[in-house]
Amino acid sequence: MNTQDLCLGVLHLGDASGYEIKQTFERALSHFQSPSYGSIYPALRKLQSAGWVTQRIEDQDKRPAKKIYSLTHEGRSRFLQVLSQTEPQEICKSDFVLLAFFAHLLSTDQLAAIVQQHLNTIEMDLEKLQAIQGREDLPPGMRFSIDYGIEVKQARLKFVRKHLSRLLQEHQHYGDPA
Amino acid sequence: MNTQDLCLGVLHLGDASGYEIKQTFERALSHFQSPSYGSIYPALRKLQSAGWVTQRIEDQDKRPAKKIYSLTHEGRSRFLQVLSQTEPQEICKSDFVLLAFFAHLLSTDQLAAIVQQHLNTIEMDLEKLQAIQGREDLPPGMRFSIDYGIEVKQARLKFVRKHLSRLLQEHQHYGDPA
DNA sequence: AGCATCATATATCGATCCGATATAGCCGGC
DNA sequence: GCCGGCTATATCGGATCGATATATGATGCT
Repeated sequence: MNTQDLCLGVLHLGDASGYEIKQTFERALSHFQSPSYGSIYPALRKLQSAGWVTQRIEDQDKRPAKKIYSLTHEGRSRFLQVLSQTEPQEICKSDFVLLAFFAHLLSTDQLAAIVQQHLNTIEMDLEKLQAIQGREDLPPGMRFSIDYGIEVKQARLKFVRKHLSRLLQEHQHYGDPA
Repeated sequence: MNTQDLCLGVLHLGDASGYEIKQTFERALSHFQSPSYGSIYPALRKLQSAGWVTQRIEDQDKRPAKKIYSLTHEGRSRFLQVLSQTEPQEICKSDFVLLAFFAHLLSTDQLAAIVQQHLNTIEMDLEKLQAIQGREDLPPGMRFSIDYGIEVKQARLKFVRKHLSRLLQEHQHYGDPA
């Protein structure tokens, strides 16, 4: 799904500024979607000229003014329509797996450092997800999507931890990097 | 990692044409990287003008001629250098999780169809990975990267299957879509 | 006190990448 | 006999990322 429609989705949860939309992605949705400012701000402008959102400006004390966007009726039905036509596709880009794939070109120390860094990253992501897992009032689908993210990340952790020592051992004996 | 350097990586495994590079990604590496022709062909041209690859043309009977690329010494060391500076980052974009997140806006039938389609997709990806898992002669890192992909996909399958009926049940009782 | 860094909030811009499209001949199936 | 799929090239528009810019306040470190 493109950034425009993703923004419609977040606005479906409540009015928000571009900055707050980004925050929502970072905090709760980053394990499956995370568009940048460079696509969010132009998207909001296009949504406005398409009539799917309206803008109001909210001045703040000692802060830059917010431009808060709200869904229109058309925007709401547009999102429902897009959602019902969206295919459940998943795309992963992992430089970690890439590094593992070419590990024979690295030293064992480098490989060990990479794996360790990866473990740390997953652990941090996991904590972020577990922090929002506690909420009681979520629809079953939202709960499922968070639990899904946690489960998959835990599977990664478990697999890496289980095979780490064997990987490093075999790597050492396979031959030093050219 | 960008497409240029990814191509260097594949060429590190052996000479190949642009088409064959794409095939390699589709067959063995699609679970973590899968650049398109639209970035591969321009990348190969840039690699050539940078002196990191050389091109030779191989005519074929009743087929378009191949442009086969080979790594130069500079290309080889360039890849080693890039590899040792690459961070083990992972980025996922999942429209499946997105659909789950907004499932309260869909009917239970729609949700059931989406989950089923997702299961089918994972099963097919899994078969593709398991087909190359059998090879005996792979370096430990390559084996690890394939096993990692399989394990994570199996974790997805397991989780979805386990929670499917409960999700649909709760979804039904949560309220019909607006 | 002074300085750096982070958070809030906007926005743009170049580089990159995807997805669709075009071309073209062969092969296999219905 | 034709339609779709495979081999093989390539381009182009649009979408997206990542870095950068601007401005101010709060926080924290030395």
